[in-house]
Order: sequence, then C-alpha cells, then structure tokens
Amino acid sequence: MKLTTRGRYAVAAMLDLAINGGKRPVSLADISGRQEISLSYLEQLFAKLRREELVTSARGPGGGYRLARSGAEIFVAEIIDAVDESVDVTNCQGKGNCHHGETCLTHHLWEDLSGQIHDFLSQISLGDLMEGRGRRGSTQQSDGVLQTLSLR
Amino acid sequence: MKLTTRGRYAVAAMLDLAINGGKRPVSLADISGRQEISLSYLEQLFAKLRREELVTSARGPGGGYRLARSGAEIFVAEIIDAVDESVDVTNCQGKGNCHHGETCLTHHLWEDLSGQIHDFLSQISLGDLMEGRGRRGSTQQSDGVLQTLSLR
DNA sequence: CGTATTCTTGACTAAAATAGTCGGGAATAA
DNA sequence: TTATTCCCGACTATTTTAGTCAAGAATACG
Repeated sequence: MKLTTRGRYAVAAMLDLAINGGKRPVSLADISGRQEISLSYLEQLFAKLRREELVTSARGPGGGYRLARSGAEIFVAEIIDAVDESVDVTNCQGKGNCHHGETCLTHHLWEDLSGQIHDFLSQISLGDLMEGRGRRGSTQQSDGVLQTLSLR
Repeated sequence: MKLTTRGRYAVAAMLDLAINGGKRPVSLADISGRQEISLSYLEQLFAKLRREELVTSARGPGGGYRLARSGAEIFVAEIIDAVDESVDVTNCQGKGNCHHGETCLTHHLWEDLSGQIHDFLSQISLGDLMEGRGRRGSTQQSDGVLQTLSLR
C-alpha cells in the first residue's frame, strides 16, 4: 500500500466521475479541465482503472467514461490499488533468508500495518465521500476513529 | 500524508529501537545491520527523528539512540510525519482561486481522507506493534475495522 | 592524554518513480 | 466523412528516494 499523489489523482478523477457522471459518460478532457490533471496522464490512469473494471468507456463524440458500478460499491482502496501497483515490502521476498533475524519481524509488522490501512480504505466508498460533502468542511480532524467510522 | 518506503524504513528503525533498546542506547550501525538500511540513510532519517524529539542521542563509544518516550507513547503517525515532510494537497494553496469549481471539493475530500488515515495511524503505537508480535502472523487481513481497532 | 567510537552535518550522486509529452491509431456519433 | 473520443506505446523531464563521501564534534575508556 502506497499513498501518493498518483493515488490522489485517481481518487479525485473517480470522484469527479461519480459527481459529474449521470446518464452521459464524462470525457477525460472535462475531468482534465476540472481537476487540473494533464490529459495524457489521465489516459494512463484510466487505462489501469479500466483494466481493473472500475470504469467503462465509450468512444466517439459524446463518449467518455462511466463508473462500472455505483459509487456506493467502489472503494477507495480499489482505486489506489488499480493505479499504484503494489510494492514488495519484504527484503527476503519470502525466500526466508532472514528467518531468525529481527528483519522479518518488522517486515511482518509493516505488512500488518499496511494491511490495516488497506482494510480501512476498503471501507470508504465514493458514495461515502460524496455524502460527506460539506459536512466536514474544515481541515480540522480531531475526533478520531469514532467519527471516522461514522462516515459509512 | 504520504505512505512511502521512507516512512516504512523509519517505522522499522524505530521498532528496532523499541525492541533492542533497553537500558543502553542502540547504534545506527546495529540498526543498519539488522534492518539492511544504509548507515548514511539512517543518519538522515534519525536527524529528523531527533529534531522532532522522538529519539535522544548519545555520542561516543557505547552511544547511539534511545526512544525519547516509551514505545506506548510513540505513534506511527508521528514517525511518518517526522521523516515525510507533508505535501500540499491543494492546487490553490488556500488562495481560493478555485473557489466555485469542483476542484476545491475533491481537494477537501482528499484532505479529509488523508486526515482520517492520519488519525488512524495516530492510534497505533510502537508498543501496540510490539505486542502484536506473532499474534497476526500471516498476511491475511480480513476482519476489518473491529479487529483493527482491537490492536490497542 | 590519545584514540576509537559514535553522532552530526552538508554536499554530492545514482537510481527510481512520477508526471507529462508526443504521435499515431481505432471506434463511433452526427 | 468528419470531429470527437478513447487507446496505446514510446519518449522525456522533473522530483523523490536512496545512497555516498568527507569532515567534524562529543565522549567513553584505556
């Protein structure tokens, strides 16, 4: 699990699609304009999103992309996984050549941790993000997990 | 909030310190050997960790680093914040020049989201990670937030 | 005292990932 | 038939990550 600007772009683009995409598909040019992401870069991202079947495409005039499912059924973790191919967090690649060292221990712990973050992001859907619109306007984040969980 | 290999290195190193650091400080050379991180890179990381007062240092033979507080009082989010100086997630830098566009909306949502991840990591301490040792051995992550929360 | 050890600092470099560019193509609605 | 849009691959620039190097300051210990 990584959490980079690419993932952010992808989430932003998907959210844009969720918000602006009704009956008609949304073109990448539109998203590019609104989200200030270069068109070609969006193309690369959407190639991956399409491969993972998070969006469907339609060519030709009036074409563009649609969410493949409803926003309530698309989770942030899926989006990030689609565009950020996952990293190998172990040094030993499971070869077990750091068997009795401390190394494996911390690798495991990190795997757990990133697994937990992944689980966490697997519970937040595009729909959740849209509903939250305006409700949590400020940058203030203080109430911890309870409020966090109340998101869905 | 970013989640990169650098943050992972820092967490691994701090965990190494929590595990191997008893009464005596732990030298970076030791951590470098165990965690397979280059010494000079560790030096850079620990310079930041020290600036943020997460560790204390002792020079000279037998010197090294110690946790500045108990492992139960040092949280993963602090470690990551210390080494990964935060990114500006907005395009408009609060200048408000994307006031009525969709852009600000998704920026806000992303801020919220990364804020939530931050909150989440603010609840996991080095002590929690140590206690979890062995208990969650496999990579399997399936039980979601309830199990996640039970970590502490 | 002298010396080995360890942190401290800054400048530099190599490698990798990120973000963006370009050009050509294929499908399709109008 | 044409403009629009997705599609695809190769290429490039920029930034970040990771690592190297060298000089220096503090300190424990013999």
